[in-house]
Amino acid sequence: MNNRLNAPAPTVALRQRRKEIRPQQLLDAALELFVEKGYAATRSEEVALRAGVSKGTLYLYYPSKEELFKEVVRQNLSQLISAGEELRAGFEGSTAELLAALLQLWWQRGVQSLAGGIHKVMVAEVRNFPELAQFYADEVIVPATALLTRTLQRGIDRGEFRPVPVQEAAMAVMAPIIFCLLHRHSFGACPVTGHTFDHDATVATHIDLLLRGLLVRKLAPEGSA
Amino acid sequence: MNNRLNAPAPTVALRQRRKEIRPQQLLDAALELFVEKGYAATRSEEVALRAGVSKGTLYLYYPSKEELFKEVVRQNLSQLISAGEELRAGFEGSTAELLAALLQLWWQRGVQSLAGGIHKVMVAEVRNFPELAQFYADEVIVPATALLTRTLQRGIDRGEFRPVPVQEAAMAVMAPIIFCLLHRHSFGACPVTGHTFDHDATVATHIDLLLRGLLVRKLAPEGSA
Amino acid sequence: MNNRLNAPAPTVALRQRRKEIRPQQLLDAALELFVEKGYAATRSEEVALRAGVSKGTLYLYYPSKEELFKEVVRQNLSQLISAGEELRAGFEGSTAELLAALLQLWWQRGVQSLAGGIHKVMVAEVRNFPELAQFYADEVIVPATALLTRTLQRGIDRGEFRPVPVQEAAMAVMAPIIFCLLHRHSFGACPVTGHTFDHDATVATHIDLLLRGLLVRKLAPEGSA
Amino acid sequence: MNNRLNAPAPTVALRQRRKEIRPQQLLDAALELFVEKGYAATRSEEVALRAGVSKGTLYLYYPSKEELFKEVVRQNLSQLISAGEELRAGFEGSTAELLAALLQLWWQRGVQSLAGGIHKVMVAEVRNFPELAQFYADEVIVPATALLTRTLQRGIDRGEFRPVPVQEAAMAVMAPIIFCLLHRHSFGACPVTGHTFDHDATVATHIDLLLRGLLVRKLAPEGSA
DNA sequence: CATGAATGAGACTTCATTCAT
DNA sequence: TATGAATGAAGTCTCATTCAT
Repeated sequence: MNNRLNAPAPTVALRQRRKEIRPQQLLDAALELFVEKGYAATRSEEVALRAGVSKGTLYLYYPSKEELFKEVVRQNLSQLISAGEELRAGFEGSTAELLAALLQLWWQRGVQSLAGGIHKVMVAEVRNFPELAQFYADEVIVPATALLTRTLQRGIDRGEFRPVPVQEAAMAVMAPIIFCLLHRHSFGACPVTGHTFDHDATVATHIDLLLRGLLVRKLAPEGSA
Repeated sequence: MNNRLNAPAPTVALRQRRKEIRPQQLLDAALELFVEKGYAATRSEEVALRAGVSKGTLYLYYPSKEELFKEVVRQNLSQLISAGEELRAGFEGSTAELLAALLQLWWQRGVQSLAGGIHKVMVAEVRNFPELAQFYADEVIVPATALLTRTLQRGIDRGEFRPVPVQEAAMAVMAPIIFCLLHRHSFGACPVTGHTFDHDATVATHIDLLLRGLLVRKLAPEGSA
Repeated sequence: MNNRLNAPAPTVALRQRRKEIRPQQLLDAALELFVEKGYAATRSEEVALRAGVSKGTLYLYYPSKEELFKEVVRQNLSQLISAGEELRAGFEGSTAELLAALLQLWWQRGVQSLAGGIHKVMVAEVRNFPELAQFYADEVIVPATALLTRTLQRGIDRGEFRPVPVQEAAMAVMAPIIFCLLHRHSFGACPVTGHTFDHDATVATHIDLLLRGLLVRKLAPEGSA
Repeated sequence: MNNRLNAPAPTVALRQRRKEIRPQQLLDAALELFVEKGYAATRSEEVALRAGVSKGTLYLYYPSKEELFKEVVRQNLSQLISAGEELRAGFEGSTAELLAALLQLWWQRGVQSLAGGIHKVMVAEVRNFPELAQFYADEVIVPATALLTRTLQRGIDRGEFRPVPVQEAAMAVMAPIIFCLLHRHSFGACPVTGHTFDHDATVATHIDLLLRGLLVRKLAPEGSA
């Protein structure tokens, strides 16, 4: 904050810089630990320690474990939903392409990063924390479902998709992604022999099967491309 | 709770009967609570109370919470896998029918009962309890996966199914069931507005879509039956 | 702790007896510590330890520090108020005698025991614990004030007392008792040189002075008795 | 909060002025908060905030919470005692008038301001802070008691007062004031229904009753003036 | 067999104080 | 001077497990 002495070099903002990056450090640590251990089993102090600060410092930035968790959700999932919505809003190609783009987005930024792991946590503990349940429903589930539903409806309206029930088909489309995501952050993360599978191949297979069932015209037979 | 007053005679028989039914009462209570609250969040005392016995009695039958949980898994899931395996071993119809029978079995006894809820618990907490992880892999995941894989391979071998990668397709086939099961025991059990969907319809839609993509010959168009 | 071996004698109710006296042991310890240190500064664990049990045991009997405190109030002060009210209801002598009996009761059972120390605690912390404030007002202050007010009114109605304002005179009558009580449990309990005074003499003096001012006829001059 | 931009000149004077008024701002804030919440429950940071400075600044002026408290006592109570002592030393009227003047002084500057609230704090927490106890005894209690005792003795020596025990009578004279003061800063400050009383009327009544009992000659009957 | 009182490690959160800027 | 980020001891309450009865 001052540069007396003979140090014109910028020690200037050491504290300042630290203060600015703290929240992100804490959120990163929290994301890791929540995904690894779940909400209840993650100790505040461990989050702090992994972020390189002490217990008390965590509470300087987030007033409670619950608020910390909510912020993790906002930063990781809410943004992902928004990105999907923007994609949809401005999309001009075929609906199959739009659907593929959405799934691609969520696959890469949701499943391949840690973000999706939050969903595992909610699945696990939603019944024990009603307030978090409501928060998550409002912030994530409702918008995501709406986005997918609207996309499928677009495909049907444009004659691209068979007139399937959109609500249920939306779930069917999400299912493989969420299934992989849950696996990746549960059994997939355990050193348990005998149950690993190729997530990419699984989702690819799954989506292929689904699109074959969804499209009005058959997909080109394999190998014909 | 007891009627020891002037009836010393039936005591022996009573005790015997009690001794035999106690474990089942405890397992039932444990299943309910584990599914409702998860493993760590379930209190031993509450299990005992719900079974109508005292805390100490629980420990007379099961030496720890972990062993109690394992027994719940054995009784509910291991048996379900065995039943599926027996079905497959003696099945003589088409593979699509076999697959449908298996999914039907798991749907009814796994998803519509509480048994499947155990899987939610494992997904949630497997990383915190490595010993349970190994146990569950050996007892449930490996056998179930093997069963499905063998079934799909049968379909391919007999020329009924397209030659899809069986490992991944097995996952795709499980996915909708597990997806519904996880939902039913998490968000589906919460009074959270805005996210309910028809599980039966979803799975039906999903399976229909998958089979359309899986079978060599197209399914009959809807309404033609 | 047990006398198995050759002791057919009634070990019968060792646990039972302990269970029955625990609440009183805990309340006694709590009263001591609350009076000594105040509400906020008293640690739950210390209460337990002073009662000869562990931290957890306290919570077996009282669900929170607040409920423990309330129970201490009920047992020590509410009962004291009731006793006063019963005294008044059935009293047949002069009002000066009734007043003296009431003050005597509260002096002995309130100030000379630890019970009155609770009032010090409330004076100190009432503003920090609004819920306790309301509880204490309902349970102690309102009934005690009502009792004194009714007593003074009786004296006035019967022509024994000058027609002073009863509300304020009630306070004046309480004042010396509460004053002593507060002193006894604050400075009086400190090894601070230079500020001790004879509580009995002070209250006697005070009451004498007040009665001289209150009665229609003068008290007999000192020494004339 | 500062206006350092292009006004370097007044900085020196400004700082000087700030430096001089800071302690008073801090003491004022501290008095308010100590009286409101008590010693232990008052957070250093809140004192600083209410004074409009940062936590660190508080520690620039007072090395600890304890020293801050002591300074509050000195500034508010020690001065009040001194004022009373000066009054007594130079007083020439009747002792009843002197006593009335002293009580008036303490009533106005002790009870009607926040200063007296400090006494509530001491009553509450003296046993937890032995060092503060000694400090307060030396600084406040001993001098105040001495002042009153000497005043009463003066009345007796001059034949104005009956020969009551001065030590105890001094307490009796203080009691109503302290009683009101404690009430004002405890229950009186709570939004608790059912226990409010007119402090001025109470003290007036009380003093009147006491003087009737104290004086050699009877006071004129009410209404005779 | 059955009970349930007792234990004590461990979790979240607060706050006086320090010190780099 | 002034700041406020950081610390860590301490306090309330929970719960798996034990063991005397």
